[in-house]
Amino acid sequence: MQAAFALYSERGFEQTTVAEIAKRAGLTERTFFRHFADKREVLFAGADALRELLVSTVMQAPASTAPIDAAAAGLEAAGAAIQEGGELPRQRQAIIAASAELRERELIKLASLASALADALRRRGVEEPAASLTAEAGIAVFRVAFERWIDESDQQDLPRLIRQSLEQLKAVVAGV
Amino acid sequence: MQAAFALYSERGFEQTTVAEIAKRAGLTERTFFRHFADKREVLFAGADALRELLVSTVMQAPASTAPIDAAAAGLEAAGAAIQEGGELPRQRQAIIAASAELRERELIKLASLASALADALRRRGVEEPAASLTAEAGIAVFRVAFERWIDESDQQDLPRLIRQSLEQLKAVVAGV
DNA sequence: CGTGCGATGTCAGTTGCTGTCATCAGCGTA
DNA sequence: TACGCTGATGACAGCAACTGACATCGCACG
Repeated sequence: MQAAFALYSERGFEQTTVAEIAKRAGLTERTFFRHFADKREVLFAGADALRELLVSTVMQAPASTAPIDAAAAGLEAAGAAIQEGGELPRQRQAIIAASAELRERELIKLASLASALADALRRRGVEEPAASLTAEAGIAVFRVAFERWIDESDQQDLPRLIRQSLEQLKAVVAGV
Repeated sequence: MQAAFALYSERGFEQTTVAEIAKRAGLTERTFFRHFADKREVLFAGADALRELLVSTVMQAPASTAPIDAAAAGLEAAGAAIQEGGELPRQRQAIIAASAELRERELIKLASLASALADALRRRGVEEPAASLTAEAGIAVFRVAFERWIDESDQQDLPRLIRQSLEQLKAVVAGV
């Protein structure tokens, strides 16, 4: 992982071969593919943990909490966790932004997050299509907030940006 | 395109090689790659036209129309166009649903649609982050509606499903 | 001191994709 | 009619991502 991150940063994702990563890590190419399904997956190793955090936070919200607010609570928890990573998430995002292939992979990870979120909401008793719509809207909020967080030079608080984005979504959807 | 559709349907996307497609079409593999950037792109050839329709419909909405309703108008137009395709969109979607690689590609096409939509809204004078949020929410509505349209055995009207999904999003975001 | 077992190395092979050069058909022009 | 241009295609070599199969090795456990 360290070797891959370093090389992707130095010369870009498409320009680095798996052979180079393996060599830098002192391993074989074959061994790389035993740990990561493909060349991109290295950058998304922590995605599962994030999804579990999201889901468990949603499930722990009081039963009286509205679906959209339960979703928001989960997303804020995920945002807080990301923020713990220091400069690494920003470096990671810079690598991803530079490659169309990696952006594709990121989108499917976000979609998987959305479906896990919809699932959690359904287990809270939310019906379809409300569960899916809430989940998709939640991920949209997260995405916009995250992008702002990345772009902000001043170190804004990510959970706070998520809350702000949700408020703006409420206004915008209401037809303002 | 016809050869690719047929083979993807018959034996699945991953199981068909470009050489087979080329042979079926009476062409060379090299020629295939001159027309399509990669093996997946065959299935997304019409995406540009759809985006143009979306954007132009959004831009043509009266200036007094709220951003979310302008977006909805564009999405309904796109939905109507898709519906014109008869059984082809359903066949296409069956192929895509069966392959993780293709789902990735579909997501990035939807993301590109979202960014084009946000762009159109900004040109209508909508500020950030409202434009991005409206666009993302609009695409979420579209996605949920489209999925329902695919699943429905009774031939539901896609633009109508989009309108319904938007109404449900409004309710859900308001905290119901 | 064996004996499994999980992680790694080795090697050969397939497939997606690209660069390069040759060929060929149509089409306008001297 | 002959010439030259252009755009589409074929032919071929090559790289890199991945995969399957088998061998090896270190290490815990009995």
